[in-house]
Amino acid sequence: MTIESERSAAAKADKLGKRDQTKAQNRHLILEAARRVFAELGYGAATVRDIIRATPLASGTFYNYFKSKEEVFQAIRDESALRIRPRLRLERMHAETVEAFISGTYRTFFDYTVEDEANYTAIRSNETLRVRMDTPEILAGFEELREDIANGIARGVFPPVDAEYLMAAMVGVAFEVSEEMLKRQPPDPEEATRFATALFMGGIKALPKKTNGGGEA
Amino acid sequence: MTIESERSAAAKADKLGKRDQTKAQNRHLILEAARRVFAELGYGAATVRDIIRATPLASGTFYNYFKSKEEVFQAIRDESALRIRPRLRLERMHAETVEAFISGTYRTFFDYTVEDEANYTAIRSNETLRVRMDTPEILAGFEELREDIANGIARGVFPPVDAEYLMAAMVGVAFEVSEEMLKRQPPDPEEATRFATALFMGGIKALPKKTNGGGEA
Amino acid sequence: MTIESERSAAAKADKLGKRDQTKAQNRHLILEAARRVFAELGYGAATVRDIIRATPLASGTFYNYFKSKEEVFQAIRDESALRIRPRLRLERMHAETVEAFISGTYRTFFDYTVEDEANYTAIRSNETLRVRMDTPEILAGFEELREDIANGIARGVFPPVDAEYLMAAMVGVAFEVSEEMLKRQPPDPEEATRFATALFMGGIKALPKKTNGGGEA
Amino acid sequence: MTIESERSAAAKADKLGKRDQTKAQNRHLILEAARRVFAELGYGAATVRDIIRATPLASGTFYNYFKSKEEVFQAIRDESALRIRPRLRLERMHAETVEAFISGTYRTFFDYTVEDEANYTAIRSNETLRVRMDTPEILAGFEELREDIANGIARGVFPPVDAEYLMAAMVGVAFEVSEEMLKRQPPDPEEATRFATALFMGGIKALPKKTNGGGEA
DNA sequence: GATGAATGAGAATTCATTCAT
DNA sequence: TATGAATGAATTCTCATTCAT
Repeated sequence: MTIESERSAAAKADKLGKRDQTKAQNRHLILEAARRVFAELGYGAATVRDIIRATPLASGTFYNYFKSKEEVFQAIRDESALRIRPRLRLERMHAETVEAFISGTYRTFFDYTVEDEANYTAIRSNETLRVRMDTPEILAGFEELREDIANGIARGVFPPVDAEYLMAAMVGVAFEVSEEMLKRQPPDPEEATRFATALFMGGIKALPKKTNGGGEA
Repeated sequence: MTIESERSAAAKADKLGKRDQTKAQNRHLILEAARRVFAELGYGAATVRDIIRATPLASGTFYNYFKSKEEVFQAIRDESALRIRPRLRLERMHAETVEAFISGTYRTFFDYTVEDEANYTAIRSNETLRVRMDTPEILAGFEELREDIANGIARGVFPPVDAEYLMAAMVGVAFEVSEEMLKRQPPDPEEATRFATALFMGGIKALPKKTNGGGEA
Repeated sequence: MTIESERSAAAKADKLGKRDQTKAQNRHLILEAARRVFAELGYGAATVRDIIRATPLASGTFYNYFKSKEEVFQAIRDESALRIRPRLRLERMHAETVEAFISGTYRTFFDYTVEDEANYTAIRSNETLRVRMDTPEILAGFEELREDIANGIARGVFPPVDAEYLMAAMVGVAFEVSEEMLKRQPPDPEEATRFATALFMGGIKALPKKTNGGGEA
Repeated sequence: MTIESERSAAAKADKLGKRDQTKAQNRHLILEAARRVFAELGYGAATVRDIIRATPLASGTFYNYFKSKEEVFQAIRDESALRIRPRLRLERMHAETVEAFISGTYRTFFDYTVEDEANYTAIRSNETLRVRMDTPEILAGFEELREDIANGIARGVFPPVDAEYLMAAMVGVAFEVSEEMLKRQPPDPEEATRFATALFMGGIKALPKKTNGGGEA
């Protein structure tokens, strides 16, 4: 038995061989760094170098884990199913009423932005330019919100409104109101939720109905 | 009078000499190219080189007009904001009812984004990541909306709601719904206006009231 | 008679036609700017652009007067025969004794550096790097000093020492002592002159003599 | 022991692994190239590109070693100053007489500049303009000379002259005479030393004396 | 696998110079 | 003759990626 195969055997003997442990850890390091970098610079402007620099690892190591910036981005997107989005989804899946659906969504979102203020306020006031960048997680979250609304309509919880427009409206309100909320000290997610929920609860009733084929009721 | 002096006289008579004409044209060329490039690659990924390449001009010429990518971007946004802000204000100034205020605002905005689609698509980059950047001009537009709402409240046209949050909500809905609208072919600003107006008309009634000191009525 | 020739005639009629006056003035503007720029950045690092920028003139105008940076440099060199150097030369030409020669040279030089401190202390402490650059005038001045020393030796005012080395030594002392002098507040050119003169008066006597053919006495 | 582990062991045993060797070599290549380029074009006119081109390396490699032209320059000068300063100090420490102090200093300096001609010619650029730049290392060398002179005065070896001015004068003579010396083929450091020593030996005697409070004796 | 130096393509910016006005 | 915008070559520097160790 060669040293090489001995080592392998030893590795396999461990619950999680030291090698695999390091591997998992390095992968994690890179993903975390990428998240920070994307949030700060935006996906387009971020470079692999930036990600590596935000890591204790050497440049070559990056390529043992990912082929490119694009690939890390995908990985974040995939992994992010484990972060804020499930909270939101869970909330909505259990919602029996429209109000629960909406207030649950907003409460979770506003709480999240308060917790995560530093990261979320990805509004780098580059002197005069206010910049907002949507991170991979958030983009994925939008799509899920649309699906959930469509689903709610199908389940009869929601009236048959224009799901895309409603999603867009909810997203827009989420972003802008959360930013406004963060300007108030201390930020009050409950108040913001009350506002957004009331707006939509009142609004949805008034919204033009959409029968499946398209005409309005 | 010699030919020489005739020419000089003629030149002075023109609103714009040939030189100024070329200047204006080149500036325009660059702005147009930048719009296209930002739309295609997204702001972050776009490079000054990309913009120049989308132009018949030489590389150095870019720098006779703008100092950086950021500066072109601001110029694009400001140009756009400068065109729409007066229209929006006018519309709102003449609004006698909440409904006129809201539907006027949205109709004007959605019509404008259809007209000016290139600009509003530019904000949304490649599929992977959305970026929105607000220049001082755009922020000023937000502020105007807030003022107009506050004014409406003072005049008793609007119920006494949270003007900042309402402004934020209207802005968020405007941006997000207009983007959704532009995805539909052909874009239908009337439909979008109906949607947004109904949402707010219904919503505002349900909004928590704000008496001056703060408690809700 | 065309307008063109009329104009020429008019120009000639003036003592110094307006045209020529402007020409002379512009030339002067450029030369002055170049002097400042060379002193600040050094000849090598200076660019034509830098010179133009230090001028109220347009870039194209530069080329009506000079073909290149090199040509301005030559012009400065030529013109600079009119500045500090003649003072030094005059001083030395009239020197009847070695002492008069030396103290006159130093006094004039130290006075000049005090007067012209801002410009002369072309020691831009770029953070850590002390930089000294010799302007065209100064380089020309060195050569004249060497000539004057050689001349003094020929006239028997100076003992037959190594003129190149003596020139070098005088130049080195001039630069370094003047810099030291400027560090003292207030700078005392008289004290510095006393020091340098004493050093050379004592030193020259002790210097190895050089007979014409080369051997030492 | 496998081949792999043998190699590792061997690598660690070496003073310098192959990598460090290449690194040292590349650094050297760049420094040498820079010396040549500065000598040919002068510091101001030289570009980083010029330095890279004078090297077999790729452009990016330069920046692995130095941040800028200035940094290479400092490295060159510091390297040089670092080598000569201890020699000069040693020489002066052992000097029992003024003459030994002065001639030792100059002999050491002139010998060194002949050895290290490349460096000392590098300071003097193209025919048109001279530049001298003193790095902190070089300035430290000046300061050491000042200290040694002050010390000599305290020990009574030197008469009580103005130590700063004397230091400045010695430095100026060293640089200028050494340059003159290098122009002569072959350079004769002995002759240059004889000249400089005689100058100062004669000169110091004649120098104004400085009693502690300031008046001359 | 991890490392980090080398590579050269490419980005941002400046330059000297020309030339229409 | 003065002007100043246009030009594209040249410069500085960064980047993604490779590969010997």
